[in-house]
Amino acid sequence: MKTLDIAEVAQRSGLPASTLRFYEEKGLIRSTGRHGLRRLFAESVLERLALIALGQGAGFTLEEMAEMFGADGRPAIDRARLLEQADDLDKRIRHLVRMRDGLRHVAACTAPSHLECPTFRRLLRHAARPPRRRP
Amino acid sequence: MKTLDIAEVAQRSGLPASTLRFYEEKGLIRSTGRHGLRRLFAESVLERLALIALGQGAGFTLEEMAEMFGADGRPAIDRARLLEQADDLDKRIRHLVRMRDGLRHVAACTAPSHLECPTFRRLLRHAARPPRRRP
DNA sequence: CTACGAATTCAAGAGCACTTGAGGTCAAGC
DNA sequence: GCTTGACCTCAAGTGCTCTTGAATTCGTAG
Repeated sequence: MKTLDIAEVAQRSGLPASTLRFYEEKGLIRSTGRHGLRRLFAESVLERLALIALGQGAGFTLEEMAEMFGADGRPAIDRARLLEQADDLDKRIRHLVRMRDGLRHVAACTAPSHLECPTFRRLLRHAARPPRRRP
Repeated sequence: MKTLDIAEVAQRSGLPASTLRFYEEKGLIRSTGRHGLRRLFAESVLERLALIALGQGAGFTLEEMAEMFGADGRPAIDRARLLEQADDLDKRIRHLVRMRDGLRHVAACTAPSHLECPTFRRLLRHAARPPRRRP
């Protein structure tokens, strides 16, 4: 099986080598061996990295992801957890959509001050603070 | 004009007093005076706080917002900047939608391993890492 | 065989958004 | 008047995700 050195993984994933080392330390990825000092990675690490990016976007912390594809190897993802997270994403999406529309309106609005624009004021009432990163 | 003490602002905004003090220090809000030691706030601070929450959700940092409604008083929001940010939001929304759909699919998918599911693999290819919090 | 440059380790630092703790003060209620 | 408790200040700490720097090792080209 083809192995990649860290520079190649970095180049193909777009992540700096320091991040890759950091991820390995956190247990998010694994190198398959060494050539001298140098880490060797299986090509599949690229998929793993894509998965991590996906998870990050979905709001998982690195630690949570480390647990998910934890001790074993293949990601043992809890389906209920995924659905929960999908619902969460739905909320975030709706929130962002309101904000985007709000921003566009405000940019176009001719009211003397944003605070005097009724649309803007309505927007503000809906502007709940963004979901804190899991407290 | 009615003034609020920090506890009331905290209660009505849902933010802890420590955060309000922190925001004041950052120049995001202002107290109108003191009663002894205690800060007094105009009711309008609640609108400002909603605006801040909005901005956070839209991806502005606290510092950027402090600049926006900077020295002066009323928010001097740059309309071009808003549109730019709205476009950015659009991207983020599309990204999140893909991820949400992906999560739902994976949760329902019966492929032996997620990595063997073609839909999942397609998803991974689209899972760019989430836009870094303005570097 | 030597020199170069890329990779390694480990510790520390960075940026953001807050929170916490220690120690002090003051308005209000009794 | 005195206690109480909310509020104050200031410094430091937290959590997350990385990045940076110094000192070192090693494979490869020449």
